[in-house]
Amino acid sequence: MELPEAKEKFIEAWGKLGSEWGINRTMAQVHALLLISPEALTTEEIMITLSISRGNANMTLRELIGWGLVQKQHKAGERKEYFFADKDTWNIARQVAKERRKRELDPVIKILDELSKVEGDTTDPEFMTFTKSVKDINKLAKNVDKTLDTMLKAEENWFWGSIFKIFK
Amino acid sequence: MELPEAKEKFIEAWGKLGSEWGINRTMAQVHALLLISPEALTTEEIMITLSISRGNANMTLRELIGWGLVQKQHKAGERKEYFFADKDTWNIARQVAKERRKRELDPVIKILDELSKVEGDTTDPEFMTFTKSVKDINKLAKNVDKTLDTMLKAEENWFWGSIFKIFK
DNA sequence: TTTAACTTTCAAATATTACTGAAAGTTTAT
DNA sequence: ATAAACTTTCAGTAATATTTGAAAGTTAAA
Repeated sequence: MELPEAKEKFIEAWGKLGSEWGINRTMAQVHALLLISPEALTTEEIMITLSISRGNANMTLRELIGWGLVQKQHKAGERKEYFFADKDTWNIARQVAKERRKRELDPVIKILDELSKVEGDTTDPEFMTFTKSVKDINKLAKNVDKTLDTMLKAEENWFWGSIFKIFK
Repeated sequence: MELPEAKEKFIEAWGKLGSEWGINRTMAQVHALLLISPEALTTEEIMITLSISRGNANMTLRELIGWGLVQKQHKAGERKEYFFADKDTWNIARQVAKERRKRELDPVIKILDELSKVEGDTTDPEFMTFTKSVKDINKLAKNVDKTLDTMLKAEENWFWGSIFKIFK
């Protein structure tokens, strides 16, 4: 397999993986493209390479910046904005975990906390099954939350720090 | 908040979380409904409670069974099939991790392995950035894969076993 | 073997999500 | 102040994913 074909496959695979995990395909593809680019790219270059519109490229790049996965770069004497991706896989994983925790896990925990408070007839199986499940899931969610929090600060923690060195 | 309202909210929240993570909303909702049901339910009951069609209910239930999250139950002297969900959160998490690894992580690792083999000019920054990124991601993916594998067998392993007791 | 209860299938309809592109907005150089 | 270079917005369009429902298929009792 030659490099150009390999690049395409990589972008495609990353896009597919993203879409299976609730990240919009194009966003994942732009990210993939930047991951394998030695130089920062312009909106123009991204548009052309991926055959996407200006609007799409722009929105996607802004979102990637919002996720902390991509940064702008300004070249001296140029008006154009250049974009590049952090290439440290560990940082990428951390960023994604951080954002998704904030956007999705935290709101669910808030609801589960509410639902844990519901009171009812403790002899009613309907009620008992409900509270049991809600409380169990709440507990799991909170443990995941706490663990993520620790992981995200792993560098400061001897225990997780040493576990996650394995991943790097 | 009263129980019926709480149930609705739970089903809604679970459905939303599912869809944010690439699991079809209805599937997550049916799962939620079964999670909070003390008794196994029929297709009919599920259809009515969630206002979904027979076809949808049937497909969704089969998929949930495929994920190992739901099981059929046959009641003596009845033709109807009843469905119930495993309510152990740890099992649920394990099943989901297991399925997604098989369906999504494994195929990506296969592609990354292919792409790691691509050869090229080691003085070409395009090539070098490509292989570096692919190899880094491949390494991370494989570590995640290995860790999941170990986790899924956690019960047999003193180290992870003791870590994951915390989650229960 | 017939029938009725029940389950499964799948083409078409609907709903959801993503994308386009032209126009409006912004910034910087002259 | 003007113009050129560039970025952002968003209404309309397109693509994708999900759902419906009626027909076909299956099973078990009589």
